[in-house]
Parts: sequence; C-alpha cells; structure tokens
Amino acid sequence: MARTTGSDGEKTEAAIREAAVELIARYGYEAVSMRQLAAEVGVQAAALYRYFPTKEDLLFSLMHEHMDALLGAWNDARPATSDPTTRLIAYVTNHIAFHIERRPSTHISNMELRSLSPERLTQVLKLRTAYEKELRTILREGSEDGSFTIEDTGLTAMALIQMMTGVIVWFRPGERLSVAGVTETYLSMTMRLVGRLVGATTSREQNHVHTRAELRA
Amino acid sequence: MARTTGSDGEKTEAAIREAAVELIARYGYEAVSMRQLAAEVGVQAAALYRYFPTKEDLLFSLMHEHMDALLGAWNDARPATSDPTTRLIAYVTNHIAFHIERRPSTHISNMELRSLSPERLTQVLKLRTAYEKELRTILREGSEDGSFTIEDTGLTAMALIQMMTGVIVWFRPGERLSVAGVTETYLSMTMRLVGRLVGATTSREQNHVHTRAELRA
DNA sequence: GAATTAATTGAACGTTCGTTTTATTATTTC
DNA sequence: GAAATAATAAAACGAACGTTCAATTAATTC
Repeated sequence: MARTTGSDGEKTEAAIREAAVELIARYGYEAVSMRQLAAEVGVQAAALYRYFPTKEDLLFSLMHEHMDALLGAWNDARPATSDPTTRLIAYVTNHIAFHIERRPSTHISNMELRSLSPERLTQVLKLRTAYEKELRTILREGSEDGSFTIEDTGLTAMALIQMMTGVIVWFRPGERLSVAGVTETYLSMTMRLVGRLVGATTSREQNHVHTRAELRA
Repeated sequence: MARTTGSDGEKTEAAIREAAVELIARYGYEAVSMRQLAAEVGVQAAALYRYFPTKEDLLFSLMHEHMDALLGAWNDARPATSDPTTRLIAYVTNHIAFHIERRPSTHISNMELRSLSPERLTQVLKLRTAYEKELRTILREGSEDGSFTIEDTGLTAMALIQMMTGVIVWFRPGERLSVAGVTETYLSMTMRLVGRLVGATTSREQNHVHTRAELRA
C-alpha cells in the first residue's frame, strides 16, 4: 500500500505531536522508538520523516512549542497594572494552571534538555530564562517598593518556580484537591515566601482575599 | 588477554559505580551504553556483567544505595530533642548538604525512576516515602504544638522538598554562594513557609539566630 | 609448584535502532 | 480525465544495543 484514503498532512502531524508528547513524557525520549511512535499514530515509521527530518527535530519542536505557549500564556495573563502583588498573583496562578494543563509537555521540557544539540539547548534555555526573568523582575520591584520582604531575589525566584512546578509531580486532577484549591494554597505559600505577611491572622483568611478576585484586574 | 595484573573485584565494582553515576547523571540511563560505561572504567563491556547481571540491576543498585545513604544521613543528623523547630532546622540542613554533595546520584534517583521494573520502583519509592514522612511528621507536630502555622501539612511538605531539592539545578560550588550561605537562605525561606514568622523584624535578622547554633543541639 | 579460583578479554548472538530509498496510491489541479 | 503533487507503505541499510560464551591469564590456596 501507499497513500491511504483520507490521509491528511496536517492531521497526521498533529497526531504525531500528540502521541509523541504522551509517549516521551511517560517513557522518556531515548526510550521511545520511532517505530513505537508510528504505531501509536497508526502509521509506518517512515511516514514520520515527512514531518520531522530527525527524531531530535521532533523533540526540539515539542519543547519549543511548549516554551512558546508558556510565554504566550503569561503574555495573555499579565495584568496591565504595575502593582507587584497583583502581578505576582497573576504569575503564580498562570504558572500553576498552565503546568497542570500541560503536564506531559512540561515533563519533557524539564527532563529531556540533555538530548538536545548544544545550539538547540541554548535556544530553549533562552526562552526559559526569559520566562523566569519575569518573576525575578516582579520580585525585585516588589522588594524595592516595600510590597515584599525578600532576602535574595534570585534564590527566592528559583525556589518559587521549583516549588510551583513541583505541582505536576503529585497533582492528579479529580482527587483530593481541585486546581482552584491547589492554586489557593500555593498563593498562600508564595506570599509567605516573599514576606508578605503582616501579623496574626491565619494565612487561610489572608490569602482568600486575593487570588481569583485580583487576578482578573 | 584475560585477567589483567593488579585487577581487583572490589575496586572494579567501585569504579563501575562511580563512572555509572557520573555518566547516567549527565547523559541519562537510556543514553548511556554498557560499552560507553566500560570504556570509562577502562574495561571491556563483558566485565561489567560480573558485578551487575543486567543494566537495570546496576541502575537499581545505584538508586537503592542513594536512598539508603539519604535515610542514613538523616538518622545520623536527627536531633534527640523533640522540639519541632530544631528538628526542622536539622532536616533542612541535612537535606541541602546531602543533595549538594550527591548531586549526580540525586539526579538519577529523581529522573530515572521510569526505567525501573514495577517491583523495584515500588521498593525505591517506599524509601523515598519514608524519608518524606519524616518531614511531614515534623510539620504536623509543629503545627499541633503551635510552633508552626500551616494550612496544609502535606502540600507544605511537598513544596519544601521540591524547593530544597531544586538547589541542585542551579547550585555550583565555588560560585557566588557557599553551601553555608545557601543553607542559611533556605532555612529562612523554610521558616517563612511554615509560618514561623512573628512580626516586624527583617527575615535576615530572624534567621541568623537559628541554623548553625541550633543545629548541633 | 600444582591446582584452584578470580578477573577479564575478545568475539559473537540476535535484536532493535534511526534513517533512507523506492514504489504505490490518494488527492488535487487544470 | 490526464497530469501533477501529496501522503504513505514496504523493504532495506549499517550501526549500535544488551548480553552470552569460551578462552585466557593473574592471584590464591594448599
């Protein structure tokens, strides 16, 4: 056989991407063979090469798309306001929502960096750095205008990102916690980390005030 | 040739472990071949099979040893005292020191779990859970006796571990920060996360008080 | 110093890998 | 409806993979 009835390049490419994200996230880039991927798509291995010249091109494409989507989501969610607290809330909320929604591709972008060629690694890391810089800027400005009390802005940013991204390790939708609940708790922990605690009220009450309400400001 | 002069089983096995930890941490388990590993050790691939029946046996052995060492280190470092704050300080200090010291094997134990058979995965996860439970217990007891103010003990424990382990992603010895400095800052952030802030003093002053002093109590 | 055991080599096994090539069929164009 | 193009299958490539086996030499035992 050759071309199959109803075959369509765009649909096939989308199917390849989808299957690749799931398989690579589950088994790892090196462990997934082109034949296994092709079987999942319902196609022969050779067909994959019409869309991606090499296996690494496929990986790079998935990662690049992931980072673009992350930066795009933040661009859509970032508030016009310049109030650091509002911006931090938006950042955390967007980060958690995005990473829960895109758990498989997040896994890939975090774990498979070492399978990229040096040039492509640099390219992906540049996007990641740009995204992280947004948080550092928020923390620094909030620190300067007295909104936050932070010892080390760089370290706090890394700790925050590490903490937030860690959500994908244990979070399973439909279990004990909802996305909103998780976000609420992580916002609370974030505010503690940046020193935005004033006094004696419990943190539960404190953080119920921001979040959803302030997010859409 | 066959047996080489000066060859010694114990030394060879140690050399294999050492090389395997470095190579797998850098390139990933699937990406490292037995031949590549053997070359690094200075031996033929077949020689590896005298010490590890399969490649997966080797991986499992490395991970198991890592977890044993982690639990062992905590057992040595855990204070006799029952004061939650002192225990938390000891836990954080030990965790950061251990993970900086064992960055390669930490990487492996965090990233290569999916390459283990189900039974062995369970075995390793059991050790990890035991280690994490220690932290949850500290947080819970500190929460009960009023030392800490925590919304969700389980989530805070996960956030803390994620945050602390994240140190190995960016920390390079001999750069801007010393191990002591990093530990200081992370202790400060930890105390904030568990709600052990009282009032208006800056966090720098606050956390300089604990750490080194309280650690050896 | 002969016999035994420990450690390793070198070659080979069958399998799977990423990738290429060629042929074939479906779809689109005119 | 013929010509051109797009999408795939089928088969094959050499290379590399994890692993096994027999032969060989070093060290140890008695």
